[in-house]
Amino acid sequence: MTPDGERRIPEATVSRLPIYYRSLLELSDREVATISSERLAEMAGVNAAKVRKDLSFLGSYGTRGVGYDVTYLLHEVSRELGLTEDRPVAIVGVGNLGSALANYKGFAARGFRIVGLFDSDPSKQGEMLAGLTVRPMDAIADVAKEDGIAIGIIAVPASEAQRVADLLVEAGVRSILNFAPVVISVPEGVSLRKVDLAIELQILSFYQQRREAGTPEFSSSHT
Amino acid sequence: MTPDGERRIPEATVSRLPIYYRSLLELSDREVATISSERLAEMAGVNAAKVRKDLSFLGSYGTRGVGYDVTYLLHEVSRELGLTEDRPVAIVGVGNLGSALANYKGFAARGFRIVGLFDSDPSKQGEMLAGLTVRPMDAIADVAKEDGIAIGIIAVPASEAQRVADLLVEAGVRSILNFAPVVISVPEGVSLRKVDLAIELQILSFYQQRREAGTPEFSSSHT
DNA sequence: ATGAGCTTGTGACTGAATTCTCAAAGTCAC
DNA sequence: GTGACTTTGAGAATTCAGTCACAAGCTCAT
Repeated sequence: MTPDGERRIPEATVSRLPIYYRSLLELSDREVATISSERLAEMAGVNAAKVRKDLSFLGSYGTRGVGYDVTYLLHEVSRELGLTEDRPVAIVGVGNLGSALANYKGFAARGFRIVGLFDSDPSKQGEMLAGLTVRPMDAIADVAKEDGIAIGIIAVPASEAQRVADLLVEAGVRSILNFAPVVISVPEGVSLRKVDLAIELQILSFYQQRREAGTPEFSSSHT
Repeated sequence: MTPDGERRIPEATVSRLPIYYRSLLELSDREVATISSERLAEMAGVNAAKVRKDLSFLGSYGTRGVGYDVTYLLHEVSRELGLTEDRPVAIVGVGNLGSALANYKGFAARGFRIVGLFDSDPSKQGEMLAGLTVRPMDAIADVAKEDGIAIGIIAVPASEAQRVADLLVEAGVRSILNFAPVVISVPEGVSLRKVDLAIELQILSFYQQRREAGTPEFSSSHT
C-alpha cells in the first residue's frame, strides 16, 4: 500500500508469482476453496512467510484465521501477471530447440498462442510445424503488424542472436526470451530474459565439484 | 580470504561464473592475452565492479594496471566450475524437449557428454537418438553404475517428474536439472535447478502488462 | 629511478530480499 | 457472547547482493 497508484512489486516476488499461479490452478482444479499460506508454501517449495509477504504486495487478499480464497486469489494473480490478455508469441529459429518449443504443449496450456515461426534457412521456409508455416526472417515485421507479437523467442545460434533481437525490437516486440548462449543487448523499454541450458549444467557442476572437494555442508536447491 | 580452507562463493557469483567462462573462451579463441574487468564486464553484460568482486572470490588472479591473463583466468574459472572433470549427463524423457536436448550441440561443446537417454514409453525404447539408444527407466541405475551419471535432466511431463527425480536420486545422481513444470523435492545433498519455459513467458508478460498499464518507468533486463 | 597513468582488490556503504515475530482479525464450539 | 484456536499482514531484524570509492601495485616513457 504505497502512496502512489501502482504498487511496486519486487523482482524476486514477480519471479515467484508464476509458481503460485501454477499451484493455485492445481488447487482450483481440485476444487479446493481456501488455502493457507502454509500449504501454498509447501506446494510452491518456499516458506510460508515468503508467500504471505509476496501476496501482500498484490494487496490484502487473505482472511485471517481462514486463508486465501483460491478462486479469488487465482484471478488476482492472473490479472497481475497479465494473463487475462492475449499474448501472441513468435519463435525465431526452428532448429532442434525451436521446433521443440513450437510443439511444446505447455505454452498453449498457459494461454500463450504461437502466431509465427521464422527461420533464415530457405530449406526450412514453407515447412509446416505445429500448424504454422515457417516463414523467412523479413516476415517478422508483417506478422508483428497483423497479429501483434507480444513476446519473441530467440532460438537461433549465438552468432545470429543479436541480429534477430534487433529485428524483433524493430518490429515493435518489447519482450524477448533468449535461448542463444550469448549476451545480447536491447534498448531501454524492452524486457529481456534468457535461458541458457549449458549454464545451468555448469552451475550444477560447480556445486557437485564443491561436494566432491570434501566440503561437507553443501546441499540442495540452488534456484 | 576467509580463515577456513575453502572460500565461500556467493550464489549470485556462482551463477555468473559460467558467463565469464563463455566470454573468456571467446577471448581465448581470439587469442587476446589479457582483459580488463571493464571489457570483460561489457562482454558479460554486467558492470566492472561486479566482475572484480566476483573474480576476487576465486582469488587474486589479476594484475593491477594490466588486467587478467585470459588463459590463466580461464583455467581457474574452469577448475572452479568443475569443468576439468568429466560430467556424464543423462536425459530422462525423449519427447519434444528431451530429443531437442539430446541433439543440442551446446552440451557437447561445453564438455557435457550425454551417456544415457531414457523413456517410459515402450514405443520409444530402442529408438536411436543422437547416437544413443533410448532405454527404459529401470536402466537408469545400470547406466549410473557403469558410466556414473553426474547430472540428470528431467524432461518428462509434470505428473512423472517427482517419480523420475526419486529414481535418479536412488541411482546416486546428486545433480538434477528439471524441465517439468512442477515443484519437485530432493533430499539434502542433492542439487536441484529448474528451467520452466512457461514461467519465463509469464514473467515477461508481467512487465509488459506493467508497461501497458501506463507505468512509464519500467524497462529492460529482468534476469 | 621517478612520475604519470592504468587497473585491481577490497572495505565501506547502500539497497534488496528473507526471515522472525506478534498484534490484529477472523472462525468455531459451547 | 466468550474463549480457544487459526492465520494473515506487516514492522523489525537479519542476511545477502550490488555499488562506490580509493589505496595499492603494476607498466612504461623519459
